[in-house]
Amino acid sequence: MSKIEKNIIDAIQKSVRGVFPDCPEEILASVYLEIPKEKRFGDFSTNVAMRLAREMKKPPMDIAASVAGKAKEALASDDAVSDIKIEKPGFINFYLSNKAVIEALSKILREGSRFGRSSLEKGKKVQIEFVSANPTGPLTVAHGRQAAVGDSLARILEFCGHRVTREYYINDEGVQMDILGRSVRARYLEAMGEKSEFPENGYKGSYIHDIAQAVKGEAKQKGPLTDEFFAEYASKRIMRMIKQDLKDFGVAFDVWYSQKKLSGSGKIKKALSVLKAGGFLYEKAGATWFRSTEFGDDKDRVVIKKDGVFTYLAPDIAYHKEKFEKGYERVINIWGPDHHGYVCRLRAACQAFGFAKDALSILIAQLVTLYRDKKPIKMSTREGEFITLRQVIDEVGRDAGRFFFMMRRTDSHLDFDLELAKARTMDNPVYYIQYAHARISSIISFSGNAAPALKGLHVLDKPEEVNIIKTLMQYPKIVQGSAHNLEPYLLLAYLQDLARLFHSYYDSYRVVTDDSAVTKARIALIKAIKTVLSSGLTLLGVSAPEKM
RNA sequence: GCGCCCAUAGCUCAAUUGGAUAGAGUGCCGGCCUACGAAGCCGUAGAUUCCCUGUUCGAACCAGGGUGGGCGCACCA
Repeated sequence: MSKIEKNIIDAIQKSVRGVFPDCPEEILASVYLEIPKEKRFGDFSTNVAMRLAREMKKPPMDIAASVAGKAKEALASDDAVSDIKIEKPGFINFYLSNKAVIEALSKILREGSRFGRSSLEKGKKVQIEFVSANPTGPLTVAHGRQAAVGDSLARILEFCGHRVTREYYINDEGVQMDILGRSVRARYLEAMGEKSEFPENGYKGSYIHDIAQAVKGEAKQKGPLTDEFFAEYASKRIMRMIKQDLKDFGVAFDVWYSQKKLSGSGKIKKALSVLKAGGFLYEKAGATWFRSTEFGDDKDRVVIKKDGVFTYLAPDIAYHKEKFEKGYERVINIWGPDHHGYVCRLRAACQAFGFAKDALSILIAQLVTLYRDKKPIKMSTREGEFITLRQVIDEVGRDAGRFFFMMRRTDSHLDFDLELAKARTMDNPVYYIQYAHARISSIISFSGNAAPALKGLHVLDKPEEVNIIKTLMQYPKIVQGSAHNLEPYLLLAYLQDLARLFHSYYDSYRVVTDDSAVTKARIALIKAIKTVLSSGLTLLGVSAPEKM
């Protein structure tokens, strides 16, 4: 919250207390400002009057009038606020003075790329786990979306002053690894001209052939060619490929966590024994169950099967217990839609351990449907028919790829039009924003790299100019909102708006003019726009080019 | 059958989490390059917010009931 907003809220609270000494504390404490959709309603608005109406048994407009009157007195000495008005149902609207706007612009210019960053004092230790694809095949577009969202959220949270660890959980043991080993072995035998039977539920993708060929190519094979050997060989090779794909997508992880190591450490048993001690486990029909219904789950869940083997849930319980024990104050998981039903039971486990309920956030990155020629592309992972993240990166590039994956709310379905993403035309929103950035660079160099004015900014008095600066002023709030809601698309939409304002302004006014005072001030203005565009694009992992 | 999610302009989505006249993009139609990048700008048209009922100063948003769609309901991972 900016200093201006703080002063306004203080003034409102003081005024309300002055008019209604017996005003309930909750209403006072929850006073907040919103930014009106329409300019004529001012720059900040409060709805206290309406909320007080019932409590005080008075018409909202009357309350607004008296509170606004007091607030005017309270803010009389504050030259940031030029006017206070009341409006229809009972809104109290505050108008920023030109002085405040100009000061805000010079602040942005002074802070440069630091503008919008939050103070480090309230930073939390955050872990964000995402992608975590099984090492049984290449990353798909679904993983691409998780990668884009996860990495951008990490960047945004860091920008807001948190200490963020990016983690990838490698599911390198269990049934799917056996199948992987058997699949590769079968392809290998085929390649050697020997008879083989491909497993019924095996991985059918062409990459399995490639791996088999690679084994064949490496003459110096050591050890017996068992399923285990093939599984190990293949998963290592696939992990290398996954890491390369992520790197090319601009995503870097701090921790690669192996489930195999977790299993070997005995932590799973330990975690279960803690649950048992808490009375959350019981035996039934030869299996061990976790009493997840106690925390709102539909039914209890098996953690140890009749045959003594852990279910998938067991290591995950231990894994999450460890996350919190490592001191993370906030744990964020990004999962695919197929894990949707799994959220409840994992939350239950975390609660059973006594971890704070809201410390764990699980985001479901919904399905991505790729479109080509306006038609959806059908995909089947099992049949090995799918478009990989690699193909998307190669086809549309990293910038468009990341951008498109974040265009919608994370938990809503996403249509990804491949042709549009790679189109270098005006309907492509990525280029629209990048173009604004490049265009500004071009103007600045056209001006002979004129130094931006730090004084004399008051000549920026056109409504469009004032509007742009006010939009720039919102940037810190937008980033914080994006972090708070864990939604990169909020930032993305904001950048689109800002780019639109710039393009429109560019068309109506010349930046470089004969009047050097005006030129300098306008250069300052577009430089500030450039700063924010570049900052925002960086948070999204999209480049901000000087030229295109 | 039980549980979760969704329904807003022709299409894809917003709407500051209960706020003011429901907004963008795209598509359609029309206009703007002999001054800073036309990858751009401006304009017209397009909505019973799926349907009832309720809650209150105020509902696209909350509650109840319908209708239509998606997903989950494993001692698989």
